[in-house]
Amino acid sequence: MSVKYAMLGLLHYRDMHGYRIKQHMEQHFGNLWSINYGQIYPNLKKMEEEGLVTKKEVVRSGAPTRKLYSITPAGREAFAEWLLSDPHGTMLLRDPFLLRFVFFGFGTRERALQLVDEQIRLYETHLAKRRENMRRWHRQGVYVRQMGELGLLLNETILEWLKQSRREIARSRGEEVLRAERMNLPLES
Amino acid sequence: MSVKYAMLGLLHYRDMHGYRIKQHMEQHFGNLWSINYGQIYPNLKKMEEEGLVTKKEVVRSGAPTRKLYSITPAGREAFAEWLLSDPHGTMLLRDPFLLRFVFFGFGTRERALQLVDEQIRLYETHLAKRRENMRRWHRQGVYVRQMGELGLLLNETILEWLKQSRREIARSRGEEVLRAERMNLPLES
DNA sequence: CCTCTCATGTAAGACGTTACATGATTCA
DNA sequence: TGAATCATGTAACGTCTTACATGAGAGG
Repeated sequence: MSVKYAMLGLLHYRDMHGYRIKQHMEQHFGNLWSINYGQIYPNLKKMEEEGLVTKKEVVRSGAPTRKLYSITPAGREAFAEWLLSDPHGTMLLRDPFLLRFVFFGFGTRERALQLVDEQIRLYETHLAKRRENMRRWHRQGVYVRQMGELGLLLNETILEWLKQSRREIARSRGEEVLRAERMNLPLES
Repeated sequence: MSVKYAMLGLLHYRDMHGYRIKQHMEQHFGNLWSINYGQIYPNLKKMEEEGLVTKKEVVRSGAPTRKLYSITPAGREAFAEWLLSDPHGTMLLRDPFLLRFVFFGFGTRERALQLVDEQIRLYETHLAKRRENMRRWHRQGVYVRQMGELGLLLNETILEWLKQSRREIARSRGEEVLRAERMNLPLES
């Protein structure tokens, strides 16, 4: 359960409430991580029960009440142990566009171009945001900055790849259509 | 449930059994996807019940019996619908090393270097394999080849980033240790 | 002899997403 | 007036991983 340790890590910097934790994970770690409340709130509750964090309610007038969590010595210990442990398992990538992409030969070229164009626009937007964020990351220490750098590099790589793919697809004269007769062909063992 | 559609996609090329499906996904799609039997076998069973595939047992002497699955017209239809549908949601990346990396400031520099070196070795191995596979992918049509190209590009990008990070970490004179006093510091809102 | 590859599967549990419910404030 | 942001949470559902069970052949 890595979400738990990521939260304990963030609480080393400062006390936080659930909503803020989400923001930090999504904005500070190269814009590479996502998380949702369905994980955050139940996990905070559980960690409180386990004595890894403590809760303090902060009532504010004219604003929603916050539940500020602080890390305990037991929490620091659990985090330290995790941090030193061997990260096993490799990088996992999942992307609904990419999974379709590999099968685009079974659809039309027009649709393929359409979807690739959408992705290009998407990654251009992301890139602009990441470049803006880079300034912020620069002030956050070596590791946070490096993570930001990675997010940027990956974004640039994917964008270039998308553009290259687009050119190739446009060039190819594929009459590929979703018809049974054209299938059951290559793919080596 | 994207696994289901990925399997239907593969069955367009040829009839396959569960074990082979796993191999194909992991080897043909840029070495970017992973899947395990806990997903494959139950899904094949379910898809058979839904009439998307049919099963044929192939008994072989001196070798385990295979259960060959073929896609049905209903399966092709379901796949076609999915392929044309909008891929919603963005790329998701998860990596146990990367998640620790961002918190390396709370550990020792030595351990950080050690783990980075391990990753460098890992990605160098992957890179060699991907370069070998590239020849095979070249014969598999535009999209499979492009996916292989992406896997390669991402691998190269990460490897370069790891090496750059290593240099920076080695250069930095961090006396960061897991002690409470050194924490609760930066990280902007 | 031992490990790897081939081959199929199940069960339990961990993990993650989606949809819902609630309600105030700020900004256009 | 309507949308966005702030803020907390739950329940149901899906998905994925891990561990287990079984067994044969190939190659070192």
